[in-house]
Amino acid sequence: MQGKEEIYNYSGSLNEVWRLLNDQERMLLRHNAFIQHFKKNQQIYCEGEEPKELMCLLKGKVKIYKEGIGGRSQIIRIIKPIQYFAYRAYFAREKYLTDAAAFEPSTVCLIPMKVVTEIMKHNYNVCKFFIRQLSLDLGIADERTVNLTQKHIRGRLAESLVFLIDSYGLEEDNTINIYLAREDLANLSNMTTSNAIRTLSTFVSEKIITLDGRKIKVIDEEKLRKISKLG
Amino acid sequence: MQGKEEIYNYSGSLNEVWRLLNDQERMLLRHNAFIQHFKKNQQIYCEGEEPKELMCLLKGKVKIYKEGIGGRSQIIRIIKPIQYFAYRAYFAREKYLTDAAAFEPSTVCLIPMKVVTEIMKHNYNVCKFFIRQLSLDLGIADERTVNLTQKHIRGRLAESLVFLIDSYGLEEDNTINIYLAREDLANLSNMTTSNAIRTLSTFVSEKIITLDGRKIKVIDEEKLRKISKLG
DNA sequence: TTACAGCCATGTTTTATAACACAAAAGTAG
DNA sequence: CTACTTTTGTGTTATAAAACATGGCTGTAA
Repeated sequence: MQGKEEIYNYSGSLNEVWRLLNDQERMLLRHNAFIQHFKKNQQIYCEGEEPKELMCLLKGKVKIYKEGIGGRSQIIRIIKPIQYFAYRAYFAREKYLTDAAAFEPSTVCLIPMKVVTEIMKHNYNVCKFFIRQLSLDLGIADERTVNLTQKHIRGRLAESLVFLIDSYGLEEDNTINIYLAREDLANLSNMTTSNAIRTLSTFVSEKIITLDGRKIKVIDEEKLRKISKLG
Repeated sequence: MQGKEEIYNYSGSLNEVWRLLNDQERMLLRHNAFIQHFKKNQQIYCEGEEPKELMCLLKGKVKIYKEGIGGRSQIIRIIKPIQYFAYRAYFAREKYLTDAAAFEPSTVCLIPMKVVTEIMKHNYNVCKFFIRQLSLDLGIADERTVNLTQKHIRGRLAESLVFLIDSYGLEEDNTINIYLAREDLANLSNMTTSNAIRTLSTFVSEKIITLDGRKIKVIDEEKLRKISKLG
C-alpha cells in the first residue's frame, strides 16, 4: 500500500513545487514523502480527522465532498493529477471539514506537513505557491456558492459537465474522460439522482450529448456552455 | 476621503499583523498605508476591478457579495473590525470576483499589495498569517456551500442570524448589533425578500425573536441555533 | 439456472419556494 | 405638510424540484 522507493518514479512530476526547491530541500522531501494507492471509491481522508500530510495526486481522480443534511453529500471539488490537496485544514489548524475519496484507482504522494512547513520557513516561493492555490480555491468556492444556489437544474448539470470537460478533458471521440455514477453527477450538481438522470435525458433529446452507460459524449459543447452560463 | 496622518491613530489596532513586524517593516507600512472612509452603502471595490491594496476594516461593517443571475445578489461573507480583506484576488493574480460595500459608515486602512508582498518575502510569519486566513475563509466557504444548498429556508435564515450574532455580537438587551434591510438578510440567506420577511414573522410568533423595525432582539438563542443546525 | 443487489430510467404526487399582486408604513425630498 | 419613493408585510398563484413508486437492465453469486 505504501512505499518510499516508489517516490523516485514520480519525483519528476511533483513539478510545480519541485522546481521551487534547492537540492537540500529536495533531499528532505525524498526522505519523508511516501506513496499510497487507493482503490476505486476508497476513502482517502474523513471529516473530523487530524490532518498530517500534504497530498499530491499522481494518478487517478479524486473527489472532495461533504456529507450534508440527511445523507445527501455534496461534491465540493475534484482533483486531477498532478494536483496538491488536503492542505487547507492543517494550515487553518483545524480538523478536516471535508471527506476525500478516489473516483477510480489512484496514486497519492504524501508529505508530512511538518516537513512542508519546515521548508516554507526558508522558502518564500513555496509559501507563495500555497497562498496562490488557496486563493484560487477560495475564488472557485465563491463562484460555486452562487452557481449552485442561483442556477436551475439544467444550468447546474451543464456546469458540472463543463467542469468535468475542463478538468479531465475529452477523448478523441468527444467522450468526457471520466465515468461517473449518476449519483456522483447529482452530488456534483446539487440535485437528486432522479433529476440528474432526467436532465441528462433531456440533454440527449436536445442533441447536446449522447449517452452509452456512463459514457457521456459531447455533441454540442457550445450549447452546453451556454446553458451552463445562463443558468 | 483619505489621509496618511490618520494611520497613526489606528496603527496600534492593526494588531495581529503589526505584532509580527520589526521596526523597519512597521516604518514601511506607516509610510505606505492610507485611510479611506466609506459612506453607508458605498461600494469599496467592484467585480472585475484590478486589486491593488490590502484592506483592513478599522471601523464599521462591510459585506462581500456577488451579483448573481437575474440581479439577485448573494452575500458571501461579512467583515468586522479589525479584519483584513480584499487579498484573495491579488494573491490569485486575478481581478476581483466579488463586490464589497459598506453596510454602514466605515473606515478602511489600505496598504499597497506590493508593500505587503515585499514584507512577506522576508517575514515568514506574515506569510503564515495569510495562509491561515485563506484557509479559514476556504473552510467557511465550503461549509457555506453545503448549508445554503441543503438547508431549508428556516434553517438558512436562522443560520444567518446566528452568523450575525457571532460576528457583531449582541447588545445588553440582546439586540443583534447590526441593522440590516430585509433584502440584505435575504441575500445573506439565499432567499427572496418576501420569504425573509415571512420567516422572520414566524420566528416572532414562535417567540424566538422580537422585531422593532430593523432591530432584531434574540429571545431564544438556543432554539435559533438548533434550527440553524438542523436545517 | 435462479435469486439478488445496484444502477438506470420514467411517471406521478407532493411540497418548498419563487413570483406576483397589492397594501400599509416609513423614510425622504420638495 | 404633501408628494413620492422605498421598505415592509401578507395573501395568492405558479412552478421547480424533491419524494415516492415502479420496472427494467446488468452483473454477480449461489
